[in-house]
Amino acid sequence: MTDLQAAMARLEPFVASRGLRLTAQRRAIVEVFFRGGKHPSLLELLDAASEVKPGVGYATVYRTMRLLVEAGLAAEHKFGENQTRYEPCWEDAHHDHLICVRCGRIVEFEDEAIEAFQTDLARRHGIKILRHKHEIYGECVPTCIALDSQR
Amino acid sequence: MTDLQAAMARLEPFVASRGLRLTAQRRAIVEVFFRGGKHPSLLELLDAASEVKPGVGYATVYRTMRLLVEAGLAAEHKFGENQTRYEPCWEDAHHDHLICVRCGRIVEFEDEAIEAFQTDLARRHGIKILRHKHEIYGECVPTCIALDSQR
DNA sequence: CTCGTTGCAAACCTTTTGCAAGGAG
DNA sequence: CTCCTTGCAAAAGGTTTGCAACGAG
Repeated sequence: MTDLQAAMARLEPFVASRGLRLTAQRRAIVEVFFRGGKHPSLLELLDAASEVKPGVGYATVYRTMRLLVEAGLAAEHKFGENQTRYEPCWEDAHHDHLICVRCGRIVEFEDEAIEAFQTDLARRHGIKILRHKHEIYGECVPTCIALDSQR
Repeated sequence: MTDLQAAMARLEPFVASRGLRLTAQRRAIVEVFFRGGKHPSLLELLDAASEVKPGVGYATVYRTMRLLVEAGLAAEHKFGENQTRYEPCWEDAHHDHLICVRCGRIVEFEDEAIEAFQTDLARRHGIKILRHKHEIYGECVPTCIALDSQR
C-alpha cells in the first residue's frame, strides 16, 4: 500500500464523519502532497496540484492543508523562512530536523535519549508536554550537496 | 554591573565602529529590553519604551532590535504565535525553551548531552551547525501557575 | 435539491521600507 | 555642517476570509 493510499484510507472516514466532501481538488492536493513527500510550501503544493488539476486555487490548497492538519495527516513547520511548510504525518511517528540554510536540504532524525530528557525535564517543572520542535540549522560542508532537492 | 550596563558596554564600541549613533530612542529601547528581561514582542517593547521616551515609533523599535541582533545582544524567537519575540543574548551562552501554551510561562534549559548528540549528528551528515532551536510546548498541570508573568 | 466547496478578490497582520524632517557628533 | 536616525505612512508578503457560483452526494 502506498503512502497515498494509506492517507486516503484515513482521510475518507474523517471527511465522512464530518459531513465533508472529497472533491477533485482535494484529491489532487492530497495526491501531490503524499506523492511528493518532502516539506512543500503552499505555493509549491499549488504548483504541483495545478498540473494534476489545472485551475485549482491557492485558497483551496490552504484550506485543504488545514483539513489535513486537523485530520492528523499533515504537520506544519516554520523553518525560519517567512512561510509555512507541510510534512506528511503518520500518527505517533515524530522526528526532528537538521536543515542546511544554504541549500535547504533537510535531514530527519529522532533520538530516544533526547525524548527521555524532555519528558523528565517537563515533569520536574510541572508541565505536560503537548509537542516539541527541535531544529538544527547549519551549512553543508564543504559545499551544498543537493541544491533544493530534499525539501 | 547590571545587565543593562554590560549590554551598553558592548553596544557602544559596536555602534562606534560602524559610525552609528546612540540616540535617546535607542537608549530607551535598550534599557527596557535589558531591564525587563523575559521575551518581549515588538509591541511590548514599544509600550515599555514609550514610558521612558514618549513618542518613540514602532519602526524605531523594530530597527533598534535588528541592530541589537546584529550586535549579538539579542536573539529572535518565533514561539508559534504570529509575532517575533526577543531575548537578551550573552555571547556563547545558549539555552532552549519549555513553553506553556496556555499561560505563556517560559522555562529555560540547557543540556550538554543533547548538544553533544547534535554535534555528532551534524558531523555524520556533513553539516556544520550554525544554530539550533529546541522548544518544548506543553501545559502547566494541574493549572497554569503564573499567568503571563514570565515571558 | 441541499449544502459543502471553489476561485477570486479583498481583508488581515506583522514585518519592512521610503522619505522628509530632526538631531547627534 | 554632515549624514545617521526618526516617525509616519505606505508597501510587502504571507495567511485568512467573504461571497456568489459550482457541484458532490
